[in-house]
Amino acid sequence: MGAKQTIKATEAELEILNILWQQGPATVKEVHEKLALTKETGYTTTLKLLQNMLEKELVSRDEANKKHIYTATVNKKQAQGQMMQRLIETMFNGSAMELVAQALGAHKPSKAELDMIKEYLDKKTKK
Amino acid sequence: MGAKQTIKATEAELEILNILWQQGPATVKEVHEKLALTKETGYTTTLKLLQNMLEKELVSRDEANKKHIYTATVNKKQAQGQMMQRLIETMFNGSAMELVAQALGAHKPSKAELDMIKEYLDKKTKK
DNA sequence: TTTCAATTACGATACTTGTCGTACATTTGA
DNA sequence: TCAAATGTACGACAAGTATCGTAATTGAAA
Repeated sequence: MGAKQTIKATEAELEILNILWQQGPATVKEVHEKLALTKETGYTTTLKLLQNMLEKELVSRDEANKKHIYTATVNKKQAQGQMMQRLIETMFNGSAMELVAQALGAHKPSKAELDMIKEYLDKKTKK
Repeated sequence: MGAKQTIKATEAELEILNILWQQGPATVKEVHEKLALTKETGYTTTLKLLQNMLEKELVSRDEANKKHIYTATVNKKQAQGQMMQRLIETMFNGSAMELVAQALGAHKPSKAELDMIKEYLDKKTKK
């Protein structure tokens, strides 16, 4: 799988990818309806966006039927990883530590959440 | 101070902000030189970028002298916080935990780094 | 088969970004 | 004083994005 390419999606495209990641393969109509829940946008706009994304190979589509079915070609984990990496590099001097501190500060995590993170780290460091 | 606005900087603008955050107030020339270390770009491009950023109020400038001096108006911590928040919301289902896990996974932090994080969390949870 | 509703295709437009070339202004040192 | 040198201002342009109107297509109902 040609998974090595750099994922570069715009904000709008990311919204669509999230929908596809969540729902799995979907028609334009389905994507549009989901999108319309949080955003005012026209049907053809969504369609065009999807077509653009096809062009960029962010999605693939099955044209067997009249209703084309779109599928995300990029993997969510992979996309998350790249966004993290980019963010760490450009905003946190390349230090995951700085990012984590900021993440916790910005997000005001619950004690439970903090404990989970600690536990996670324990496992990680012991190994 | 009108710090409540949403910071929305492009990639190139972020690079410049980082320079200003690091160096403090600087002239176009200074910014450009720093920028040129990692990126091939013309002087007027940097100038224009800075002017655009002034327009958007991402920076302010002191025009007292011939060499204008630009200063970041947005705070680094605040910008980091917003980017984190946005990322957590759009890509990590609103969970800081998920992001942290991903960050560490993507970044392959050193043991030292992990220890620092743990120490940080210890302090945080005890308080 | 004809018609209609649902879909996709396509083109136009308005914005934003990043890039520069070139003009204009100001300082300065010969 | 006046020509370089050093800056800033400004307009133009190409690329990419988001948006939408309208045309073309097609499957299915009547």
